[in-house]
Amino acid sequence: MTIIKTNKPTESELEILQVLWSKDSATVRDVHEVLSLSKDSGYTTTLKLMQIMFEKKLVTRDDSHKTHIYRAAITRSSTQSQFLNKMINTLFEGSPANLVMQALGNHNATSDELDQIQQLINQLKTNNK
Amino acid sequence: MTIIKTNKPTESELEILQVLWSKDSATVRDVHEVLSLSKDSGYTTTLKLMQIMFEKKLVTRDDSHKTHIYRAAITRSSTQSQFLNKMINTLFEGSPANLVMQALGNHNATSDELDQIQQLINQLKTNNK
DNA sequence: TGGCTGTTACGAATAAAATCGTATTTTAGC
DNA sequence: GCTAAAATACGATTTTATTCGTAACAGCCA
Repeated sequence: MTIIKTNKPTESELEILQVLWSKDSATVRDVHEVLSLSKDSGYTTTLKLMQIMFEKKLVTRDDSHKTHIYRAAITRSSTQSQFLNKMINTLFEGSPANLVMQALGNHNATSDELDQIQQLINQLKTNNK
Repeated sequence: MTIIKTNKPTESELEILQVLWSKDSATVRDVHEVLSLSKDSGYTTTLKLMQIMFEKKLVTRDDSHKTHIYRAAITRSSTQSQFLNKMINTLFEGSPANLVMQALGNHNATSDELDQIQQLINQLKTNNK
């Protein structure tokens, strides 16, 4: 049996992943430019983080050109799952339903979104039967 | 306008808060005993953390007795909100509905729970109108 | 009283994450 | 080939979180 070490991304690493997910692929400068809008750390900081992420295999890179091109190596959805799980356990007594209800109650979703969710629930219910 | 500095609890602080929420009030030893079941750090570590949390006003304490009695100073539900918000922004493109759907899709809720959620949705829909 | 037990206080060590400064490398343009 | 511009590499520092060792204190009771 192989042990899968799921490197949970740190806070800053998540910020970088977000950019990568939204752009599919990007250079360090691309990423840094986006991050600059909301925080003020230097270019080499972003670079260093992305190098670390490469070592951790959170991203891949194409270094056949002068300027390396990065891509996320983990999917948004698997990362979402990973964090949701963690959160459900540490904050919602292990109950996904608790989390859903709190999320629905506190943040206003549009009618359309509610419809969508309702549809999903119906689907899940039929599958359960 | 007053600036409210919402001290976001750290990972270890969350673990302690969980115990406090479940017991209403507890001594350091109480908390430590519970934590020992799942991790192996020393008593003084738990003590120190709880002292720091007291300074940060994450907990209150009654020190009129020799042994101090601690209580959570923030509610479970406000903490849940705080973390949900953060997560929705950093991982779900700002869409609570995205989070809900991912949570429902990946973790199996019971039929009863689904019913409950559905009820909540209906309620929200009526309120929206 | 004096000593044992269980507690808090608190500084310091360690670990983990984020930041930066500086050296080196690459390559396009002259 | 040389140089300037822009990139990477990487060690060192800073910051934040976690952990622990040791001192000091309070209360009990023989």
